[in-house]
Amino acid sequence: MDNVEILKDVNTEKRILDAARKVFHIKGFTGARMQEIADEAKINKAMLNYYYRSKDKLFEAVFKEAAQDFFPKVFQLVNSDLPFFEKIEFFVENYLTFLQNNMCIPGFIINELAQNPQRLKEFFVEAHIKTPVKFLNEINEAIVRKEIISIDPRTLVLNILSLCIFPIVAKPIIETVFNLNDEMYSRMIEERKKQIAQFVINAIKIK
Amino acid sequence: MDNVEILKDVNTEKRILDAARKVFHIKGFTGARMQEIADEAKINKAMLNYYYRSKDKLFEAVFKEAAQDFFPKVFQLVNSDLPFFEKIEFFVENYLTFLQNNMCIPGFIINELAQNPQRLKEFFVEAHIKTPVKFLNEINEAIVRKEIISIDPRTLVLNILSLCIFPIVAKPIIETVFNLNDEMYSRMIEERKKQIAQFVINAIKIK
DNA sequence: TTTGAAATTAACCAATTGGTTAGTTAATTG
DNA sequence: CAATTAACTAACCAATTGGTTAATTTCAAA
Repeated sequence: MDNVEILKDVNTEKRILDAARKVFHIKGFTGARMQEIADEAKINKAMLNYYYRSKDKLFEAVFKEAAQDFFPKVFQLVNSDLPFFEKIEFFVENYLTFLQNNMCIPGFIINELAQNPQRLKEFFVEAHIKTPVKFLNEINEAIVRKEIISIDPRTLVLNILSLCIFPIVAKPIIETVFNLNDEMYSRMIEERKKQIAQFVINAIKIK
Repeated sequence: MDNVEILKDVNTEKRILDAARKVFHIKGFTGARMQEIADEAKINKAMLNYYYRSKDKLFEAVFKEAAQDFFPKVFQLVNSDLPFFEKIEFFVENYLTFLQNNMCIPGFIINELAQNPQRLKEFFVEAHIKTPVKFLNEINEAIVRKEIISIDPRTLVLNILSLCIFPIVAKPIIETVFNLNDEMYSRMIEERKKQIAQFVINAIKIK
C-alpha cells in the first residue's frame, strides 16, 4: 500500500478540512477556490458541498479552528502559575514557539477580521472567551508591590503581543528591509524568544 | 452647479484611482470587484480598462502608491536630525499620526505581501529603497557611548515598528479583547504616541 | 463649421465561480 | 442475500467575473 492509498483511507471529512485550512490560510476567503481545495484534498469538488454545504460553512469551520488555536493559547499561557517576571518569559517563549509552528494563522485571522470584525465578537461569545482579567490584576499587583512602574495593564499586554505577533505577520517586509533569507529570519525569531521578554522587563522593572 | 456636477468635472483617471484605492485597501486584490470600483467612482466600468488596461495594472498603481506612503515615511522620519532619544520620540509620534490617517494601509500591504512577497523586493529596487543604514549606525554609536544597552540595532528597529504598527492592524482584535468602542480605541492609540517611546527608552536606556 | 481624436457608453463575451443533480458504487444492516 | 443508506462521481448550471467592442458623444483644433 503506497502513500496515496494510505491517504485515500483517511476520513474524507478530515481530508477536506486539512486541505481547506491549507488553502484558506494562505489565500484567504475571497482568494481561495473550491476547486483548489478539492484538488489539494484529492477528491471530487462536489464532496466539499456534500460535507460542508457551502464555501461559507467550510470557511467558518477553518476560521473557528484557527481562532480556537490563536486566542485560548494566549489565555492558557497567561494563566501559568509563575512569579510575574517569569510568567512574561514563559509566555513569550511559548507563544512564539506556537507562532513558529503556525506562521499563517495570525495574518489569516487579522485579514479576515478586517473584512468582518463582527465575526470575532460572535466567536468570543460562543467560545466563552473573556478579557484576561486575572493577568491584568496580576500586573496591577506588581505595580502596587513596586516591582514594576505604573503602566496601564492593557498597554503592557498589547506591547507584549505586538512584539510577538508583528514580526510573524510582517515576515516578507522584515526579510526585504533587513535583507534576510528564510533561515536568517527563523534564527532571528528564535533569538527573540529571549530578547522580547528581556526588553519588556527592562522597560517596566523598578531596579 | 451642485456637488455631483463638481465631482463629474474632476479628472476621470484620478477619480478611478481614488475609488480603486478605497476598494482595494478594504477588500484586497481578490476581494475587490471592478464593478464596485466603477460604482464608487460613478463611471462606466469600461473606463477602468480604458485608463488602466486591467485589474492587475490598476491594483499595481494602488499598491505602489500605498508602499510609497508606507515605507519612505519611515526613512524620512528616521533621518530627522535629532539626539538619539528625541529621535525615537519624534519617530513614534509622527509615524503613529501617519498611521492614524492611513489605518488601512499596513493591513493592506501586509496582506498583499503574504500573497506575493516578491512584489516588495521589486518595489524596493525600483524605488531605490535600502536598509536604513544610517539609523542602524546611530544605534550602534549610542551603544558605544553607553547611552543604551547592547542590542542588535535591527531588533530595536523591529521592536519600535511592532509597537507602532501591530495595534493598527489588529484593531478588531484589540477592540474585542479589551471591550473598547471606536472612540476608546482612538484614545488609546493617541496615548500610545507618548507611551511607546517611553517604553522603548526605558527598555534600552542606561541610567 | 468641419473634422478627427479622445472620452464615454451600453451591450456583449468567454472564462471562471460556487453549487446542484442524476446516476453509480460501496458499505451497512435487517 | 436483499435492500436501504451513505459515499462518491461526472456532467451540468446559473451567476458572476474581468474584459472587449462597436457605436456615440464631447470637444478642441483647423
